[in-house]
Amino acid sequence: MAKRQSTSDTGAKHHDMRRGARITPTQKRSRERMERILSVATELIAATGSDAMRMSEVAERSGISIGSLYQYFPDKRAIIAALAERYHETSRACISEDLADVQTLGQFRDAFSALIETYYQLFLEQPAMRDVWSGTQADKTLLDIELLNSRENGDLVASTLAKLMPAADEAALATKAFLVMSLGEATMRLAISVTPEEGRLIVETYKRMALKELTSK
Amino acid sequence: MAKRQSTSDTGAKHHDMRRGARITPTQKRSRERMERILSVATELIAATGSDAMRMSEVAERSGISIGSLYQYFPDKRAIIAALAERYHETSRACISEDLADVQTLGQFRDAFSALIETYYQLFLEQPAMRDVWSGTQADKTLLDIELLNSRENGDLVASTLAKLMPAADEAALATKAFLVMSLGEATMRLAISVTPEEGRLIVETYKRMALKELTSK
DNA sequence: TGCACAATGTGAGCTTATCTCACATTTGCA
DNA sequence: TGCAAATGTGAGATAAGCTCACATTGTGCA
Repeated sequence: MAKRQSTSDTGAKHHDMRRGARITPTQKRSRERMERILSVATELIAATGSDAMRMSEVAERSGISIGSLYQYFPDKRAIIAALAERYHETSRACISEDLADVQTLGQFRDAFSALIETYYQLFLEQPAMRDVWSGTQADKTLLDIELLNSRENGDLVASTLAKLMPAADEAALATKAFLVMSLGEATMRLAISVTPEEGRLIVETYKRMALKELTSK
Repeated sequence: MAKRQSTSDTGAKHHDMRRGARITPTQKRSRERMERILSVATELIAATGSDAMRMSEVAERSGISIGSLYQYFPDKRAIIAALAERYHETSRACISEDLADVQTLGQFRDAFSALIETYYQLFLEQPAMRDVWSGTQADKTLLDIELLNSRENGDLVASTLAKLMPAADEAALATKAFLVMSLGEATMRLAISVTPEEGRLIVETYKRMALKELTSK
């Protein structure tokens, strides 16, 4: 994960080479290969962690050469980043969907609860989420992206709540929601690291705590 | 960080060689060298992250050879682990001290608030804490230690609270405290990653939220 | 003091990972 | 069909963690 740091700052531009020629069938095959790479990477990361994922094994299991792999992703971090991005899109979609039709505070409580539940299931079903995340923690750039994601998630919640609580201070609400959503992720990681029974309790405790804070004053 | 995983499972036994001969002066020098190594490692990790910390540079800056370095620590993870352990001891001491003379719920609130404040200052002053922590996240063993630490911290809080709230369910209290202390660390990491102003707000929000949950029912 | 032996220190070099690049192959189009 | 352009290939360059055979230093005893 550490090698070639000195030269990889120029790597971003290569990333644009990942799509094929301007012709459709090529583009399609290119997309399929990328999917395959990400899917293989997910498997390997889930099995052994992102550190132990070997680029050579990703290439081999994807049925391509190392050289090809590096045309799809400029470096190892880019694969981690792509997976993190994908997980973030999933989580954002969950949040948007669950909050879509909220009209009252009571509905918000139910929606938030459902949202956390969905998220918890997602973590339980996709153990790689945790390992991808831990892969992002060692890298300043990826860390910033994670931070931005939490902020986006917080904003979704805050903007929904702002309509329901016109009297509330919007800035304070934004901070609250940012913190609550950040801690939501931390809670999920904690919950899947302990026994299912304790995990359940932790998630319930978090829900209560978060809702109390979000809907107070 | 990833290399030699296949052979490093036998590394633990070497760790016992870190103390010098059975003679005092030798032991002392050995201890001093170890301190120097950890101090140098802290510097390097604070500057560039644990991934970018090079064992060769740790050795060089500590004024010893690579071979010697590997007699004090069996592998790179062991240095991270030692630093993590040290930070944990510090945090546990803070918690114990601040909770020592608590007799009423009101005092608990003040003590908890002070404790979080101390902890926040610690994070602000020691940026390496964050990077050491991120270094632990990629390794299952170190992760388990982190989990245990949070549990210990939670137990300290829970046992203090149990005396003040005899009616409370102790098991539920333990879970609450475990979660709250885990999220406390997550909050600190978040707080030091944003502007000081927002960090301040986040810490205050966390304190309110945590106290509300801990002292409820 | 001088000697045997244990403890500790050393760094060249082994292993294995990421990533590159010169070349081969395939594809898209006239 | 032929020829660019795009894509694929894998041997090898580079570099990091770690080892091990040997050198140096320190300790206890005659």
